[in-house]
Amino acid sequence: MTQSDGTTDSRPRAARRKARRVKIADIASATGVHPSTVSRVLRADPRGRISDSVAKRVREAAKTMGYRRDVAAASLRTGSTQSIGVIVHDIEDPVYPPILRGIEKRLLERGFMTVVGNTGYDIQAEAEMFEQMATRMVDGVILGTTRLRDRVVELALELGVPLVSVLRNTERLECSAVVNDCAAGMRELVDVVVAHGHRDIAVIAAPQDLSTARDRLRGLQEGLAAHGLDLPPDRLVVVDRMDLASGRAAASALFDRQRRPPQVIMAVNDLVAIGAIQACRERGLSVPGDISITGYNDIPLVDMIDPPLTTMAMNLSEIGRRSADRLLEQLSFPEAKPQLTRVMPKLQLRASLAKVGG
Amino acid sequence: MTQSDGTTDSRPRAARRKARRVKIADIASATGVHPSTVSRVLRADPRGRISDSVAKRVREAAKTMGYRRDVAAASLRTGSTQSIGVIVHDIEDPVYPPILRGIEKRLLERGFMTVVGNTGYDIQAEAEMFEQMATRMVDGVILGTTRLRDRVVELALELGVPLVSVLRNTERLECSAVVNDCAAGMRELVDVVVAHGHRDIAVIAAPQDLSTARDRLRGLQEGLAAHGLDLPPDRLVVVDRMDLASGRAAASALFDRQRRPPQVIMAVNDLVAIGAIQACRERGLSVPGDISITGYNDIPLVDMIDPPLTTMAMNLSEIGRRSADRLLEQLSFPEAKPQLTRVMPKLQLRASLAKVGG
DNA sequence: TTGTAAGCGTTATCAC
DNA sequence: GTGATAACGCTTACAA
Repeated sequence: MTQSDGTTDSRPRAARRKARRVKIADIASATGVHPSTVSRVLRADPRGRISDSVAKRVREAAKTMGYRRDVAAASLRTGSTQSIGVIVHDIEDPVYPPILRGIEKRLLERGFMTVVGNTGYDIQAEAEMFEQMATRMVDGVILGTTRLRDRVVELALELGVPLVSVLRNTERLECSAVVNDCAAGMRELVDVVVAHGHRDIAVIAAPQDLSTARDRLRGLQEGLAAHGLDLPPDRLVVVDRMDLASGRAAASALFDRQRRPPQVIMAVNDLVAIGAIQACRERGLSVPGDISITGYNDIPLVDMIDPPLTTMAMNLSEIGRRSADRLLEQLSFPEAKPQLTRVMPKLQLRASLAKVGG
Repeated sequence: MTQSDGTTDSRPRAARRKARRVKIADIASATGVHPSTVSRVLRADPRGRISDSVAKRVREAAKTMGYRRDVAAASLRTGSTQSIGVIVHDIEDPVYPPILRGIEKRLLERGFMTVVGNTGYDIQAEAEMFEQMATRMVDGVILGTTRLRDRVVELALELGVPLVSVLRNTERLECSAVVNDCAAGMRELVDVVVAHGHRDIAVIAAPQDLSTARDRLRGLQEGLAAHGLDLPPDRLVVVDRMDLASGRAAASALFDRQRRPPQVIMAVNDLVAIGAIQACRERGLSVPGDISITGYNDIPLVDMIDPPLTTMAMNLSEIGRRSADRLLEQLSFPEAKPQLTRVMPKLQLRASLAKVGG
């Protein structure tokens, strides 16, 4: 293909659009030094010491000519893209945005970009997304969809791609993980519930293939045991999805059992708890007059609903930040052992939990 | 640097880690065809017709050998990264996640990845982030931080980087934009408020350098005018930030004026409206008994607060989807004229708006 | 302190 | 229908 300036360019249209970008060679000829010297100046390479005068001349030329490094070319040569991928189930799930923000902020400080991928809860999409990202597109991956046994984690180990799990961890901790301390959080919540005089406690739990769901149920049972209480089978419902509709259905199911309603329903998370509140309304049960409800997460506005929800607040941005730190460490020291980091949640005591007979 | 296999590799550690990845040349030697043929098969290039037998052989080898295209190398050659950037103020702002999801879903269907950047409301960070992304890292940008006069939009035009504005637009529509029809939404909301018998209407507006804020105020005034009403200066407060605290402060300011409270406060968005509800509580005013409140956005859980908030629901995922479509169009037809797409919001009538004297 | 040169892996074009 | 080749822009070991 011959251009108006007589050069040939075999690349497609899209490429030519930006083809007139200034590159290292342009700066080199403008300043009369070799391209390699320009490269050394521009990346502040400590190995090749450069005279101050040349460095200054090159930097000025780069600035006035509007030089921007071509990351594709640099990546091809260095094998690093200076970006990392984050895989989440659904960016609309309110737990993720604060985590992403923590990750992104930290990575940006270190000169990394963040690439986000949604899987839409599609287990197949997770592996595909990971493969996409691992294809020299990112230097490492933070996984927010981790299951107790996880295909993506296996893939990462096979391919040697640095990976950190955030929010959840695998059964055998094949990779580093940064999580909320769900078990401790639930034990604390049980302590508070019991301190409010409740003894007949019902639980809405979630599928046990996620570490969060498992740890919360475990913490709950440990908490109950510590007070000499147990969780009878007819006081436990397991939902498939942790959303409002599931919470409502689960609470309804509890009420349908041949027994009077429990004193309190402890839900696996806030959305499920809110669903349970709705179910109570439908049955003419007052919250917290007739029945108390607790959640987990402290998502936005749960302090504004009626009644304000008692819940555990995870420090999500901190969790995000630390997962980014872990990944950066792993880029520097690929052989380091996997580590589990637990971040403590914080109790938010609100009106949805009342004293018995209060 | 000499490896155990006698080859030399001048690249840094990080690069070597993945160095044993299978590449096109490996498949070529395994199948006994030329690399260019492998490339043609693997990209299903319609120009080079390939015999079925070779195609099949190559595809099988690629699969069993676990070939993954190196996107950095492909990008360098083609000038396209098959990814696009999205710039937002703050991923934690609840308007963005549904938009991002709409964008990401659509782009993934077309084989593009999505790169997200937060600016944290830092106007300088917007330009930096854009430059980062424009550096051959993405094929185009969707801008969610657009001001009526916007530096990033100017930059994109200068550099010839495809760009679409989402949620807001520039004064002179220098680039295509996909927005909510804020003016129409507000006119509809005014109609409903007036139909509920309200005449003394107060407004909490936002700075007029964003098209959303401006269009909402404009629509509001048009709506009032259509009913022969006007907006006296002492019934208007402008907040700096559209958050809860600002809404509370603004409503308090309204109440502090030497006049009895208005019948209704129409807020620029839901968070501001919720802040106004809090301010009413603090003054002992019942919502909606003494005063009605309306919002805009229909963010998650505003139907669960006390009282449930009357608001306009934007179709955010649709807005995201369409902005992605616009950008893809622009990649194909860079010379197309900028277009403005307006998406209609939908009224959510809830208890925070009551009939006068009801 | 700076120049030389050899690629990184892929793909568009041309030749056969 | 397939092979050969050069180039995309940058980086870095080595030579000078």
